[in-house]
Formats: sequence, structure tokens, C-alpha cells
Amino acid sequence: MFLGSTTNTIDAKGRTSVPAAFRDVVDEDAVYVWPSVHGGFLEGGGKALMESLQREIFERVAEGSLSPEAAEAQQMALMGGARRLAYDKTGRMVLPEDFRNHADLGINATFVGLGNRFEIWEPGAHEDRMRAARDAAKTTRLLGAPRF
Amino acid sequence: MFLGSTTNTIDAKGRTSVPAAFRDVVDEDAVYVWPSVHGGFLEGGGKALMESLQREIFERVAEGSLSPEAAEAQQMALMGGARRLAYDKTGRMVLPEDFRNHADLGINATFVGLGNRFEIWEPGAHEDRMRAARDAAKTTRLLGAPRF
DNA sequence: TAGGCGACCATGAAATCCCATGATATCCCA
DNA sequence: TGGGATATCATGGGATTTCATGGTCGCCTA
Repeated sequence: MFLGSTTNTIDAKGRTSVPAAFRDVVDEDAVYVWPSVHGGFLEGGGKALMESLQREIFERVAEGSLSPEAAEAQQMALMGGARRLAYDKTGRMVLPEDFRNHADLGINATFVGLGNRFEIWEPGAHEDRMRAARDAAKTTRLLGAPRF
Repeated sequence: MFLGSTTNTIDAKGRTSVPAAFRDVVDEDAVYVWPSVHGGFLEGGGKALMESLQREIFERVAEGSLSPEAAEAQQMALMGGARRLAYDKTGRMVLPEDFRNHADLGINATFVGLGNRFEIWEPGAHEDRMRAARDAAKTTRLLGAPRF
């Protein structure tokens, strides 16, 4: 599982270290990353995630909960925008310039684990987003755990 | 099950011993811990807990009782804040500095078992909360009779 | 040939591992 | 049931490894 938030630097060549905890999760020396359609940040995951997303699109078309047109749009946005980013022996990959622009990344990038996938944010934007998310999460009760 | 309360010391390196009784419960030499969104303390559990939390989020989106937006917020608050903390052969792990700050931990940490999960408190804060909880519990009498 | 890109060394800081010690709890047998 | 032997546990400290990051070298291509 992708867990935790880590802020790493982006050097002059556009390189950044994939957090070691994330590298342990994936089964290749590479991650798959794409610009989010939901906002100015990047989304990503391992090979397994890409495959399950692809599978989910097929299944939902087959069962009728997704139109062929919507499926094609999904595929276009996702697979069309995604790139396989390999990291070297020290765990560092290059973030393409258009990706950095989409997420408004400067000299730092914050990797956020979301369980089955992760996101990459400009640190300041992530701080705002995290605050809002924690606020929203207060009202959701999981596992029926008693809260106060 | 995580049961009982134990207060352990935090050394200069930020290390603390996971209570032996808790170590017996988890299936890895690691626990998963995150800052609570409900107050100044930490929450945690074993791998099984994290996985069931993750699963519940997916299921509730699928069945429609949780919006995709709320699910995303929940994931970010929970998974994004959580860390897998491995403990060594002597049962000791490092509590990250931001975790210690969130719970206002000094030289001691109180582990509180809550069944499927546990909490980590600053001892004084835990004392206050226990007192309040006991007072509130006075009005409810549980018999322990089988009820389902 | 200039520039982009990938691979690989170097380094300081931080995390992790492992040994040792004292204290407490548990066991076992008389 | 007492009391000593044994095991477990929490904790201090030092050695070792991992990690993130700056830098260099060489290849491929445009």
C-alpha cells in the first residue's frame, strides 16, 4: 500500500527521488504517472494499478454502467496522458516538464500515498488540500468505530 | 485484540517500545499509525486494519453510501497521513517528529488498546480523557449478556 | 555537435539493526 | 506456598545501512 506523505526536491534536470516506501510497493523499477483530470496535481501508481484501471473500464462497459463513448474518453485521458517513469538504481526518476507544469511544481514535490495509488502535489497546494481532506474526513465513520 | 494501557518512554532518538502485548497481535513486525483527525492523539493498528479500512472505502463508494469526493478525502486524510512503522528485534520503533508534535508527546507515550485498533496519547491528556470517559460511562450499564 | 536522457559514483544525514543491562514478571519445584 | 531460577521486557548506546541528493560520464538523436 502507498502510505504517507513525503516531500522531495526536484533538481535542475527535473529529477526527483521516488520515496523508498513507494518503491517497495511496486514490482518494477518504474511507476506510472499522469496529470489528474480533477485538478492541478499528478496521479500515479504501479503496473498493477494501471492494469486494474484498464480492466475496470472493460468491465463497466460490459455490464452497461459505462457507455462506450465515456470509456473511450476515460482511456484517452488516462492512458493517453500517462507515462511510465523508470527510476534509476538510487530511486530517482525524471518528471517530464509538462507534468511539472500541470502540477505547478517548483523545486519540491510532495508524494502522497492513497492506498492503491498516489498523488504528486506542489507542497503548498498539498497542505491546503490535506487540511480540507482532514476536515471532511471527520464526518465519515469507518468500521463503525465509536467517535466523539 | 489490542487490550490494555501501557506507558512507555520515548528516547532521544524518538524511539519507543511497542507494548509486547500489541506486538503479539499484529502479523508483521510493524504497525500502521496516523494522526487522528478527531484530536491531538495518534491512531493505529495492524496491517489487517489498514486493509479493511481501505476495503470499506471502496465498498461504500460502490454501494453509493460514500461519494467519490468524500472517499478521496478520506483516503488522503487516512492513508496520506499514515505511516508503516517497523519495529526492531527488541520491539522498538521510531515515532516521526510530526507525529510526536501532533500528539504533543514528550518523554512518554501511552498506548491504549481499543480492540481492533489502538491509540497513542500523551499520558496527561490520556488521563483527562479517561476520567471524562468514565464519568460518561456511569450512565450506561453493560451486562455482557449475549445479545445477538 | 549540442542537448536531452539514462546510468553510475560520492557524501552527509537519518533511519535501522544489534548487543548489553537492569528490572520485572513468570515459572517451577521443594 | 515460598523462594530461587529463568524468561521476558523496556531501554541505553554504538555500529551499520539506507536514503535523498549533488555531481560526472557517456550514449543516442535530432
